[in-house]
Amino acid sequence: MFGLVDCNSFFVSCERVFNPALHNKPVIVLSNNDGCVISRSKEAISLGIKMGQPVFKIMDFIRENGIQVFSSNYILYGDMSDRVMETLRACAPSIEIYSIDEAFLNLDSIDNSNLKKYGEELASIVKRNTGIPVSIGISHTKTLAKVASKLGKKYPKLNGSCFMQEDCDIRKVLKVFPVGDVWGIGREHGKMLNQNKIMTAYDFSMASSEWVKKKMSVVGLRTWLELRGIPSISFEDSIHIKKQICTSRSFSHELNDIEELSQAVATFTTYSAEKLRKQDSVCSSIQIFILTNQYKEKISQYFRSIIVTLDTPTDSTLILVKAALSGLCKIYKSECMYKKAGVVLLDISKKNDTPGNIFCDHNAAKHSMLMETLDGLNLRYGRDTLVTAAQGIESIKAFSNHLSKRYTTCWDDIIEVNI
DNA sequence: TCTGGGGTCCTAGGACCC
DNA sequence: TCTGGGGTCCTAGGACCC
Repeated sequence: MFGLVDCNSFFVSCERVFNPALHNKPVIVLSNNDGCVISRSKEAISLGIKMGQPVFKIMDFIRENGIQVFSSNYILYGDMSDRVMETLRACAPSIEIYSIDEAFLNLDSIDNSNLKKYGEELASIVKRNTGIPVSIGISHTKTLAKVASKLGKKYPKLNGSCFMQEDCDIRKVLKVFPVGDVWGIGREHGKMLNQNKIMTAYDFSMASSEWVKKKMSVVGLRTWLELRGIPSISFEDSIHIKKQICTSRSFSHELNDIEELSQAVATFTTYSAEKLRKQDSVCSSIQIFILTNQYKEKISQYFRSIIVTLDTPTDSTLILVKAALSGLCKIYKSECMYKKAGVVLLDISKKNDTPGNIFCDHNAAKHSMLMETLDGLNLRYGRDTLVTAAQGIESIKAFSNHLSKRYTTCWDDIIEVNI
C-alpha cells in the first residue's frame, strides 16, 4: 500500500503558523516579483481566485474582499517543509519526498486493517508538531493514493485521511473523478481524452491499453495501469541526484545593458553551482538562455540559448561563471530588451566517479578548497556574504512587497519581531 | 506598469558509426 | 550501373509534475 501526504495550501499554511490572525481569512501567496497567485487558502479559492492568475488583473478584487497577500518566502517554506518531512520520517516505514509539500509513504509493513486509523493519526501528529494541516490518501498505487488524498482534502469528515481499498469503492470514486484531475494527465491529454468521450478516471481505465499507448506513450500507459491497481511507478526512498540544475528569474524591469545581464547570469550560475556542490556533483556543460518580454507584442521578440561544454567536469563557481559569460556574449544582441535569463547545469555526475582531464588542469584541488571556504562563509553569515566580482555588488532585485519574516531561520528577523 | 520557477521523462529525427 | 542494414547518440520539442 502507498500513502500520499499533501500539505493543504502549503505556503498559506506556513504564513498562518506564525500569524494566527490569518486563520479563516482569505489569504494568497504570490510568485517571484509578486507576479502570479501560487497558493490560496480555502477561503480564497471559494472567492474564485485561480491558481496562476496574474495579480495585477485582480488588484481591485483583492482590495474589495480583504484578501491578505504575501510575497513568497521560500526560506520559511523550505524550513517548514523540512519539519514536516522529519515528522513523517519518524512515523512512517519509509518516505519519498516528492515536492516541497508532498511525500509518498511505503506502507507495506503496516496491517491493512489499521491503515485508516494510521492515516488519521499521522495527519494529527503532523499538525501538532508543525502546525501544518495535511491530507493523506492511502491505496494500492501512487496514482490511486493521489486520488484518495484529494478526497481527504475535499471531505472534512474524513479527518484528513482517505483509505481506498475495496475495488467497488475505488470504482465508485473513479466514476465521478474527472480524468483531467488524475495525476499524470495534464491539460493537453485531458482535452484529447474528453474529445474522445473519455470524461472520468473510470472511462480512462476502461480504454484499451493499445489505444492509450498509441495516444499517450508509455507514460500514459503507466497511469492507466496504476488506476487499475497495478503499481507501475516506482517508489524511490533514496535521495536522488538531480540531472539538471536550473536557476532562472524574470527581472522586475527589462534589461538591455550587457553588464547588468552579465551580473544576473553570474548570480544564477553561482546559485546553481551551490546546489551542484550540495549534492556532491560536477557538471560538464552549462546552458545559458535569455529572452525578451513575450507579453509585449509590440517589441521584437528574441529567445536564444547556448550550451557551453567544459574541458573537464567541475563544480567550481569560478570556472562555471567564466563559461556562462562566454556563452552569454555569443547570444547577446544589443538591440533587445531582456525580461528573463537563466542558466542550466547539464551532464551532471557524482564528483568521485568523474575522471579528470590530464590535458587541462584547473588546479582542481585549489578550486575545491576555495569553494569549501566560500560555501562555509555563506552558510554561516548568509547567502551572498562572499560573491564573485562578476556578480556585482548591487544584484538585480525582484519585487517582493509583501514579504513575511523568516521566522524559523533568521535571527535578525526575530529581533525585529520582538521590538 | 504589473504575467513564476524548477524539475522529469519520452519521442522523433538527424548525424554518425561500422 | 549497381548504393544496405543495424545500431547509438544527441538534440529539440512536447508533455507532465509541483
